[in-house]
Amino acid sequence: MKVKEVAALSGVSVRTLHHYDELGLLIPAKTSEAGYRVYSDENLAELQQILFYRALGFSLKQIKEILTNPSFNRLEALVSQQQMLHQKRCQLDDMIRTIEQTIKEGKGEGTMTREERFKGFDFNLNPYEQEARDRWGDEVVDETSKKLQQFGGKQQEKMNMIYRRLADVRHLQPDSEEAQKAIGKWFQFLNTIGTYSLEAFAGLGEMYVADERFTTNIDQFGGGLASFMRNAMKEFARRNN
Amino acid sequence: MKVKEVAALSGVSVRTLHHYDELGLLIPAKTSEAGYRVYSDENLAELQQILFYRALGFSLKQIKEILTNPSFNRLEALVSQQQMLHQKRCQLDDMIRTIEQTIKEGKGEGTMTREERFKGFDFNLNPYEQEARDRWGDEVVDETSKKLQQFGGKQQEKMNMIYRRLADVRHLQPDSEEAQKAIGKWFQFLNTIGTYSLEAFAGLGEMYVADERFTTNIDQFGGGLASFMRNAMKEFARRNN
DNA sequence: TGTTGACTCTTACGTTACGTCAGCCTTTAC
DNA sequence: GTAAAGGCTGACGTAACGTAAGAGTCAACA
Repeated sequence: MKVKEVAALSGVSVRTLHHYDELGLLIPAKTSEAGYRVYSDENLAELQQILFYRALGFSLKQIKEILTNPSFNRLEALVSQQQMLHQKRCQLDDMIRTIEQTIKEGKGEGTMTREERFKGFDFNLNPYEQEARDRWGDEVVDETSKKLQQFGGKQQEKMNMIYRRLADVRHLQPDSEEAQKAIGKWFQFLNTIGTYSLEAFAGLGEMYVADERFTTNIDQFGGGLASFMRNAMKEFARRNN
Repeated sequence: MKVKEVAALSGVSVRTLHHYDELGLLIPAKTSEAGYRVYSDENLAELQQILFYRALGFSLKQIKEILTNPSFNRLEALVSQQQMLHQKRCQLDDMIRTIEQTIKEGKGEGTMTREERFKGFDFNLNPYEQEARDRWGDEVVDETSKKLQQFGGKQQEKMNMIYRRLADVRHLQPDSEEAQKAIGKWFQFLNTIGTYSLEAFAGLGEMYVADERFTTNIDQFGGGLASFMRNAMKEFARRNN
């Protein structure tokens, strides 16, 4: 199969296939005398995988790592892929609902308050209300939201400061004194706006790397921060238990 | 307020504020003697708006039009954006089913055909789809709603039975005999309450995923059913044409 | 009053995932 | 044999910023 055929079958452009070849992400099984790319059936399966992860928002670089990793288990991957798809779907549903709300309110021209407008979208104020709700119950989250709203900008600034400090030390070992001190501030901060057990704290850390939204949001302060925080939070929970 | 402060408050980076200034998307109310950007409270409100639309997936160019052009129809933009999101969700549903199928078939990777592999991954909008939506959308919806309201409990029950049967087979390929037989019943049923051309039938299928009222209603019988029906109806129309 | 450190500015190149020509070579069909 | 269709390699364009570099500004502290 040559480029055009693969393109038509998979729905991607010929340019995209060229691109993936350049990146070494999908190298055609053969090359004809004239230099034409010739794809095999196995290539097609690879492409399918690539498109899976692409649709989930992974970068091509990440996809390459995932797929070339020898410990990559296909069946296992499929199951986790499905979970991720469901998450994505929930996100989309949120967005759709918010637009619907906006359209409804839009007839009344700006009757939405600032908080309402950002419900489900402000990843900084209380980014993951829904997840938190699932994990720790409505009471805790409501408390948290309330308190965050009460203090507003000041809390936000404080939060950002802590993030920045963490970003500064993110290249140290997560169990170093420096790192543990910084992550301790985070624990303290969270407990000023709600009550977090060490267990919940560690669980939250897991989410920082499990949920793409957490990761990207946190990593804004520095690449790899989310992952670092997860490790540091786990260690913090272990130590202080 | 200067850049840093606004950045901390809103959660965006300083560079982003610079960028928005360059684009003319968010121009600070004042500029100090030294050339510092000074943002007003109103600027903050604007920024909120910008971030809101950004979170909905609009491009900065679109956002600028929406916010600066008073004659621009926001409602229209929101609706079309919502349709886009619905389509995305529909694709996700397809992918979820494809994965389910793949997992079920276990190691039997070879049992999937080439076309099956890529079901749900077609990111190219079929121009015919849009045409169908435009041509049949409103008309079909209005007609259907009217007639659905007219008939009573017995037909309602019959309808539900068909839905349940469809839900049972929704994990099969939409072009399988089983699925086509079930969707055929649906076509028959619809024609007991009105006259539907194959074209209108396919158009109605599009509405199942484009209009959330349809989607949520149908999906009550099983997640992803609306999306499945859309595909099956499309295939049915193709076959019997 | 000088100096330091935190902030700010502009300029400009880097990044991601391709789109879109341009110029030229192969293959296929009539 | 010739033209259409398809393929190849550059190479520049794009969106939405990230990331320095080099330099000016502001507030506070000595």
